[in-house]
Amino acid sequence: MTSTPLLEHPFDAFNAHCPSRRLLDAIGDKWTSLVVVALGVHGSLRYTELFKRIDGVSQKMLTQTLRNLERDGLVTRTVTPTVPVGTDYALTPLGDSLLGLLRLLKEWAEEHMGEVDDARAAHDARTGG
Amino acid sequence: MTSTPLLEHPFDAFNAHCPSRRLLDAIGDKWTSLVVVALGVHGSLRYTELFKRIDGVSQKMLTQTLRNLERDGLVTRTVTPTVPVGTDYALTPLGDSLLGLLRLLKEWAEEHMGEVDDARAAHDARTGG
DNA sequence: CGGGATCCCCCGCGATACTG
DNA sequence: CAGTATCGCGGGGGATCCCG
Repeated sequence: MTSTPLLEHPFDAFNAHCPSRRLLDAIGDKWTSLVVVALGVHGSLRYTELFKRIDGVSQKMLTQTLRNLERDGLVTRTVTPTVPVGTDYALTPLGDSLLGLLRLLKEWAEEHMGEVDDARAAHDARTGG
Repeated sequence: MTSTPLLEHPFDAFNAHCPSRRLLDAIGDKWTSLVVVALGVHGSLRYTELFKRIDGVSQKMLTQTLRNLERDGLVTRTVTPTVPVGTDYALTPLGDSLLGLLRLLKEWAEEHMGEVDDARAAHDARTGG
């Protein structure tokens, strides 16, 4: 009772075996952020629409990413039993709570790309030249 | 001039060949966020200190992560030529501009771990049981 | 259309040993 | 102390085929 503040949650991603480490990994996954941001922009998307928008993803990885997101409660999967089948994906409130962060992350990467390129050029000039 | 807003930067991570895609990948890297957040918390850290704080990382991956961050201009590497050698790592202003986001991401993972666990349990009960 | 199943290759990554 | 070099494997992930 000497040093346990009540408001502190018990998770710490610095600890290898903390579940939040796995969650952090999942978020950082190559395709996760793009899928979430895409769904955030368009509200709800068909499988094929996602596939077209996220350039370079394979069907396997898109499906796998969506399954993980669904399992973690970040996206919903709604199947419309028409012929042929239609499937819509959308963010849950939980997924929506993450959207802002991932969108900022994507925007940060795009905004600071120039500075990073400069740093790389300077570093490569120092090292390789 | 019909559809080229001046304020829009030319990068788009949805495009597979856009450099910002690679940057986004780098940020999402398994160890990057933890390294940046650790440096943000402590200001400046020795290699060994980082190694101890980031549980589960191997020497190889820590070094590799630090080299990439240095190359991208996000961290500085300062060698003190004592015997034995001492090396300090710290965030650059650019790295510092990313720190807030990554810290929020880590905190999001820790705060919402419970909800994600619930979603997983519910999903697994539906699927597996 | 929206996937699941399978095959297979590549390389990310850990473990270990060595160096300035 | 702060790395580099090398080896070896496990699985991530693409390609392909098939199915409801």
